[in-house]
Amino acid sequence: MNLDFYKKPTLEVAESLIGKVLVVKNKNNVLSGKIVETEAYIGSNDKACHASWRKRVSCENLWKGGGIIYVYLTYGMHYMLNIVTEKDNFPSAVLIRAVEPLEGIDIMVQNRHTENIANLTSGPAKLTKAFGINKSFNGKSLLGRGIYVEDRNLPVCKIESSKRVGVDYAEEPWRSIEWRFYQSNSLFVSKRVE
DNA sequence: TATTGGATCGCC
DNA sequence: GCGATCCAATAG
Repeated sequence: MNLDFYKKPTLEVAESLIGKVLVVKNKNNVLSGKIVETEAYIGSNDKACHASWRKRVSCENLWKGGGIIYVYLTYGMHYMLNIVTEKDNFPSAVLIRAVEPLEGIDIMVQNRHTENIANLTSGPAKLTKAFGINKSFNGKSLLGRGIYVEDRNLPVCKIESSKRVGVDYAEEPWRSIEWRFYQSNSLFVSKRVE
């Protein structure tokens, strides 16, 4: 995907990322997966978006404009992968919540310490562990060779939406706004639907 | 310096 | 259902 793709409105990016392929390359391996679940976090008014929290050094990348990665640690042990969107100085991002493994499945099995394929990448923390994504990816460009998204024209049956997961602490309307998108027939969409 | 709150997962 | 586990923003 080129820079224009990421500079678009966040909801548009979140929905059009469904069916695209996330690719991570390191020294010897290529890991890839079809994106089947995303969530949009938009602006400093969105009470679930980190940009609305009091200033934190760790989320400064949200302001740097579309086309880069924002990675953070939550619950003391889980990395979350976000794709920053829109223009510079407008804090917004799309959280990648689930993918379907395509290439490098043997590596993912090692990283996740499980043989259960359906459990490899079916959640935001699971996929970062499977792909080996950690804090060193924070701020990286999606236009380079290490990590990027490409369109392989994979079929997407139907895209559904729902409220976002794990943001019950936020005020209305941010708590229940339907900014989560997922491919309805995918086995890899994380559970916890209403 | 101490407290606390998370965009979760996996095992009980 | 609940414990694991840690960073950094707050309060004191």
